[in-house]
Amino acid sequence: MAATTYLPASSAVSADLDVGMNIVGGYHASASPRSAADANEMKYLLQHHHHHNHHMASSPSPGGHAAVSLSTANPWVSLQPGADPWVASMAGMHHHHHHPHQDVKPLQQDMMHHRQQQQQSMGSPHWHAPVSSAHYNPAGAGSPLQQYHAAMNGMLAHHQGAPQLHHPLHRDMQSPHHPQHSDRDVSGGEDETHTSDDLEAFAKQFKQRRIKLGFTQADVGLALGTLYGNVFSQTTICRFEALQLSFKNMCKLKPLLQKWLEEADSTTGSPTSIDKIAAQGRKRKKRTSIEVSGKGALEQHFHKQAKPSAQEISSLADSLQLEKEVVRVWFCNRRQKEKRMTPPNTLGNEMMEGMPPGSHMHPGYGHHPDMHGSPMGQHSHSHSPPMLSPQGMGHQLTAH
DNA sequence: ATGCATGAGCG
DNA sequence: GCTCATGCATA
Repeated sequence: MAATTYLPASSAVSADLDVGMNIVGGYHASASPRSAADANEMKYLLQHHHHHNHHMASSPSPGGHAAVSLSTANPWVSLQPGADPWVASMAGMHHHHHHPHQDVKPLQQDMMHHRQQQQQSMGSPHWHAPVSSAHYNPAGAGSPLQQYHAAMNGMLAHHQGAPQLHHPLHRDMQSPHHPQHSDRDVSGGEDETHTSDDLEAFAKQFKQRRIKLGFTQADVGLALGTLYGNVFSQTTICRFEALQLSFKNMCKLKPLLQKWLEEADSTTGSPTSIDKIAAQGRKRKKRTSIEVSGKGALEQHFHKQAKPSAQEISSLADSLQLEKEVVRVWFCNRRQKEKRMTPPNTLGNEMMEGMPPGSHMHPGYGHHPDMHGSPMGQHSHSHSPPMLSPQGMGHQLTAH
């Protein structure tokens, strides 16, 4: 049965342990998937004063020596469980009231106010509220950076007010067919006007160097937050490297990652102390595991109707014994995937094995499922994202 | 690495 | 309600 269960935050611990022990192929970052995750907790649970634009000249260092010079007073250590706005929110089930707040930067410390209520279109969710969650640091595995700071966690660089998001996106040319770039090398590309080609190359190099330096995707995500104020999760870094983000999104992230990369490989001395404090306990609806049969049915319907009406969703959900929301979300995610689908598999998508520069192959899926007068919100361009996916990660261990 | 989920912003 | 950016939890 497609069980929609709810998990206590504490169960995450066991999951972590589980994950942190196996997985040996291609991705050695399995030891610290929590670092980023935990760090993110703060955005929901705490707040702190402003600090002027002052960025620590700290840089990550795998085998780094101690050069700790970050603030030691963090408000999080004194945070007590139970003070979670979410918990309070659902315990009392008070009605919400928040004004539409224009905020394009989800992360960072702008959580001066918590407007967390999951009651929007859901009928009546009721995942419980765990109020305790003791995280411990299984240091001794993972990136060198993680080990190093495991013992002295609890220091976060206080940065704030840094205007870090400058992505005007003043170009709408990303035709993979003719990247009319005069002369720019992908290594030192500081230009903000890149093509999918640039992004692809950058992502590739980024990944290689990142690994070479001994950092995990999670490390990078944290470092970005510590250095520039934008915290990202392992997931995002992963998707960036795999070119699984929208063109626009890639463009936005590239500068940050590029800066980190420069810092990271040029500075081999001062470590960036990034670590997290134990999460206080989050309660998110547990990932619903849709069984294969269910997925099959959904896939089938998706091909017939990618955008089913509420009514269709209802009946579909009913026949599959799934919540309506689950089905709705499934379709949303499916559509998103379809859009950025960078051929995850090695299907009949042959790469250019020796293509002369200038030649390009376009995504094998040169079709846009929904291109009917829909309000294409933020897309500057009017066609599918030219994201490619050579994914030739043939230098590291082959993962499953 | 990826599946399901949350939330902002937009009609 | 949808899209889009993003991430927790999980395989």
